[in-house]
Amino acid sequence: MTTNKYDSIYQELAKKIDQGIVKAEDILPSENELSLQYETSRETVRKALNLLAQNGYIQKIRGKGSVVLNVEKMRFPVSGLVSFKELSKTLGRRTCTKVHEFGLIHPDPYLCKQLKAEPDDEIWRIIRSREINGEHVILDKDYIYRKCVPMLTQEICENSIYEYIEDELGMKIGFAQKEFVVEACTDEDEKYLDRNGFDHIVVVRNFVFLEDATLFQYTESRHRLDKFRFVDFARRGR
Amino acid sequence: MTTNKYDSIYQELAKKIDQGIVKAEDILPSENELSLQYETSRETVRKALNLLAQNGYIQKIRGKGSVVLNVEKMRFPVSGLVSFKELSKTLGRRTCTKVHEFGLIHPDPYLCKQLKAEPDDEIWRIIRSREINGEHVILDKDYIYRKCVPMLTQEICENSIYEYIEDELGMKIGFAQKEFVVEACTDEDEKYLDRNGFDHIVVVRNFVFLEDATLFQYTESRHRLDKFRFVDFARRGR
DNA sequence: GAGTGGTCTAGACCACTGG
DNA sequence: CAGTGGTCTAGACCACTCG
Repeated sequence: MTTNKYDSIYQELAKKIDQGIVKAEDILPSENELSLQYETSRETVRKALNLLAQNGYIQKIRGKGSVVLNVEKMRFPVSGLVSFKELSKTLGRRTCTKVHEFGLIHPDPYLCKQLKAEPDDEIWRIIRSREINGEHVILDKDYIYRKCVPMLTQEICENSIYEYIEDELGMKIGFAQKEFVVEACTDEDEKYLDRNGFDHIVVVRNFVFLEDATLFQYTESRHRLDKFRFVDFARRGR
Repeated sequence: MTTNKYDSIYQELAKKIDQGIVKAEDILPSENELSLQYETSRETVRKALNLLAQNGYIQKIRGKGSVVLNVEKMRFPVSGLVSFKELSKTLGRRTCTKVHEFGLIHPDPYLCKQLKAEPDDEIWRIIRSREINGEHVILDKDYIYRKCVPMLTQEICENSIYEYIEDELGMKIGFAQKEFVVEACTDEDEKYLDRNGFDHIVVVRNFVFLEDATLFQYTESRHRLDKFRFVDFARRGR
């Protein structure tokens, strides 16, 4: 699959846990045993196990072993860098994306600050609403550096921008910083969303960086109160 | 400080970045150089650098080096397993905790489900409100297994339960799972909080596990909409 | 080409849990 | 006590960036 030995071990074990071949409370084979099974060194096995631990699959307990966690909910893939398309797959609901505005702009002062951009930079601006079970409950406002993504079409935006960037352009997302707050609804929310009487909205501000640490996108994702849910898995000192 | 070599290297470098001795965009000494400086192996240095990367201090770029991230905001220590006491330290505002209810109970059906407890288990129940700048804006409802924490006093709850558990009892928190949603205010919110007209509230449900993977606490933290903020730093594939 | 980080190895010693 | 995971070492080869 992948070219990494530790990553393929991780994938394989994760799959076994996902499929219930190994169950919660079970104890994985010891690191020594696994290094024999996979014909690799113990350190390589440990990298795979650490990945499993970081992703909430197991808890390593000294002197005992690696316990599989009972995690139907635990590994809800909403945390971290998940795109709407991946998300809707997990939700398994009828979802649909509508592109309302699409084009190139020069950033206003607010956007200059958010994107650390210059006033004459070219920025893609995309306004989309997300429909879940027939209701428009999420408004996404995306701003992307043109110097990072030279071309973009309305069709790509209707599908998945991330898929295009990662699969087509071969760029790699490095990390992201999200901020969650609740704010009063704006006229824009009013215009594009089914407000359903709510006068506040959950705002997720997302700064996305590439592997070489350049900021390439700022997104404001506005969720209707009753449709917002976020799950986070955290380890001490991660 | 700590007994770990890689952890003390991590602490030292993190401190240098926090204090601005190394600035954003700077490149750290290479892994080979650091292993000479600290008289250790390269793998040990790499563990320290990976910790820095996971915590948003640096981005490692192959062929170039470890770039220090510009992260006044990036490392906002709200993500993950942070207690209110640690939080208020960072916020630097006038904060105060008031204990409204405190005692031992047997769990009702809802709590049995959340804590995976039996009806005759003994559970500590603590209801506290958090005051920030003179307003009660957070309501914390804590439920803790007595079999994990045999003794607890009102004084401890006024200070910090985590501090007591970790420092006094020497127990170690392993991991936690949080869920964020927005719900309608309850009578309890009404009773203990300064609602300020808001009829909805941000609810953070938190399941805390010890190092040996036992669930020992369930907390419901209810934040007034306008005072809620959450920051998350995420890396691809964590 | 020299230097960087990414992967991998085959050892070693330690601290901890269990019977 | 034997077995577990946690730390650490001193090498090796690779893919990548930059001048």
